Amino acid sequence: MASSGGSRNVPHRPGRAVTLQRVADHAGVSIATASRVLHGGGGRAVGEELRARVLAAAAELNYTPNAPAQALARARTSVVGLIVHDIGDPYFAAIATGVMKAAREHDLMVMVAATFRDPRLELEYLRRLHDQRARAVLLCGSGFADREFTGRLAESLARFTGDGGRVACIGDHGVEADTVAPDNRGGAERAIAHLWELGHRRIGVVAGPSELITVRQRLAGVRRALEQRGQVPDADCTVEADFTRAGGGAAARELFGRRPDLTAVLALNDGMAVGALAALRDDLGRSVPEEVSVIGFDDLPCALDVRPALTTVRVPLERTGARAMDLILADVADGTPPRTVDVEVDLVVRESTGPVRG
Amino acid sequence: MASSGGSRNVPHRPGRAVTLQRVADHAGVSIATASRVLHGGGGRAVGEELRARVLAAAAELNYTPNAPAQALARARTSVVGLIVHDIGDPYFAAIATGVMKAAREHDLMVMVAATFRDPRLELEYLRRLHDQRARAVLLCGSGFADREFTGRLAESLARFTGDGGRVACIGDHGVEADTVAPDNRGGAERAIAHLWELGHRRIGVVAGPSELITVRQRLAGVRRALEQRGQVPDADCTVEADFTRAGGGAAARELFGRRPDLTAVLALNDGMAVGALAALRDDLGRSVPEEVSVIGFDDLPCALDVRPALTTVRVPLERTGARAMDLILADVADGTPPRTVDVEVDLVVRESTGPVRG
DNA sequence: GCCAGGAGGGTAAGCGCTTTCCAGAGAGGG
DNA sequence: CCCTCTCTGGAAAGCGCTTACCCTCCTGGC
Repeated sequence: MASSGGSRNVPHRPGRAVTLQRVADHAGVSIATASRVLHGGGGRAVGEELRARVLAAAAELNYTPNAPAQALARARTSVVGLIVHDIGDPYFAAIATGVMKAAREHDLMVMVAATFRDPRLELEYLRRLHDQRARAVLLCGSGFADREFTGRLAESLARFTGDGGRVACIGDHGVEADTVAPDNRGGAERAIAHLWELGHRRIGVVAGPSELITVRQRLAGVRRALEQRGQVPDADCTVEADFTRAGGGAAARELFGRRPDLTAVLALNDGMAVGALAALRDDLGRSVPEEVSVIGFDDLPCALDVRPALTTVRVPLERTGARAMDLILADVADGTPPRTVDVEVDLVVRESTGPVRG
Repeated sequence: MASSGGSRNVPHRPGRAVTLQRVADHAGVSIATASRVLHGGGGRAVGEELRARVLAAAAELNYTPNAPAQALARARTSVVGLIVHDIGDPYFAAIATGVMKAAREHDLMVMVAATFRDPRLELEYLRRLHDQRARAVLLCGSGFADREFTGRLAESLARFTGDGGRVACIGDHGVEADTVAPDNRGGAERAIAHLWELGHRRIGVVAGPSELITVRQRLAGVRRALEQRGQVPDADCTVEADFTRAGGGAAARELFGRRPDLTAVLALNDGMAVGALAALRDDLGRSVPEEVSVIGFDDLPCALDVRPALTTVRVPLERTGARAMDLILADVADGTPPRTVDVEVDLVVRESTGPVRG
């Protein structure tokens, strides 16, 4: 099928590589001229005649520019790094989609690194992205509320920006950098308000690990909403587990073991909500929303398809990713303080919440 | 928070960059020696004394190797490209996860490109990955059954491999290259067999665009299974639509408009199956599995959480991605024919299929 | 005591490209 | 008619690193 020659593992014939030099020779011009026409060199015009010859030569020889060489010469690349916890998680996948669309519009390539929630890996990938001289890196997913880690992160980031790299965070990372931040607190408040209006007073919270800044913020929203309504937060009503479907199931079981009288549960992300839903149905035998209301956070695509369809706080993930790219691309006067873009969230009421039974 | 200096957009102070040369000077050794200790240079030993000095100097100066420069000098990079249709699609996200895990084990970085199902973009990203001198590229997602496109793809691939790049396909791309291929035909056959055993004889198929090779293969499995059972395939019973949730819904409505007597439907991927499920419930008013059985393909995570839980053909996506990386990493004698790794699929019976009503 | 051989270190030639600087040629201006 | 610009093109100096290749010691064997 492969029409042009070459078995599939030719070890790079040295003499044959098509370089700019060869294109220039073929076109009978200097390498400088070839560079200028093929890579829009430094605002310098090239005559029609030569331009055409270079283009023809490049096409004929199938010239492929050597990006690493360009990167070296120009001291800048066209790749941006995206560090996520887990690209298989729909939350990050959605953000990544937004990032990639934006990247495409600006002719950038995206290097994706998945840390699987290991802070050490986060640091390591940041370093490697620095090695690659990525033009920018997007720190995605939640930061960790760990003083030492955050300090080291800040240091690495400073070194990176000191070398000309740009940085943007998606969600608060406890670091001085441009940030696009979904309104986690407000969203949690809205969720609680919704449950409260439905008459719920005994509300449990299925939370992720509290070292995640995102979790802390959402928890803070819960607390504030409850306090505003005159309720003192009860530690019993919150249980932490992995920020995943499995974690949600485990947390829900634990929660109802402690407090069987709960009438509603807020899960701090949709993955956990789905896990809670399954646990409620399969292990706890409570019907949703008749006996227990469940509300999630993020509005992942599957929130629509679980039964009952999940009431949740929508975070416009794809847009969030795109915004982060905007931050990175906008050039900024030296010394400007970090910018913050707030991302509004919305309550989406579906079937998993209902009036308290009574 | 950032302890070391530098506002966040310093435009790269030329004189200050920490290069290997500076490390060497600082350590009082030659640049060659520095290179050898820091980058394991060509099997050459370096004395304890100097080695320690270099290491110390590098640490002290916070040396960051310049990957593009290394790439240029070594004529090889440590990045692999992954071309997918849509990273937001759980199917590709799962494969990507497998790829990233494998990449991590081999210290490779992954550049992800999303084509959003545009063949032209596929070609363009392949070219850009070639520019980047990616060590390898993984072609993921289905190929297109389009002669011209496939020809151009083959050409680009040949050029890439001719330049020393490696290629692996996930799923058949109609191209001579190492491939890891899920057993699409067999999976579809198994799905039909399952429905048949449950007594279904009027089976509809909700298919994706037939220019996708994956779709063709699954369709071929359906046809064969039906023929083996003495049924002549009825064109009315198959409808094509987008390979997505929305497509699944549309196709299901169309299908039951044509043939209200169907007792089962096979959707050619889980996204479509979920859409079909929703359409059946919300628009068509048929209960699953009592009135209609539904079966999907791929076993995406959400198959577990839709109600009724989706019976489906499991494709071990993450493993598939990892296998593809294996292919790329294994070195191969020159001129060996392309290798093919078959990936077994499994039928997972859940709640969305049941005996035909009688 | 001489020489082969190995080990450890340095020198320098690139890798493929960008970009500064210079040269020559026309074009206007005085 | 000379001089200054402006416009195109080329020569060449890097960008930061790797890696032959060379040189110097140091060991040993005979």
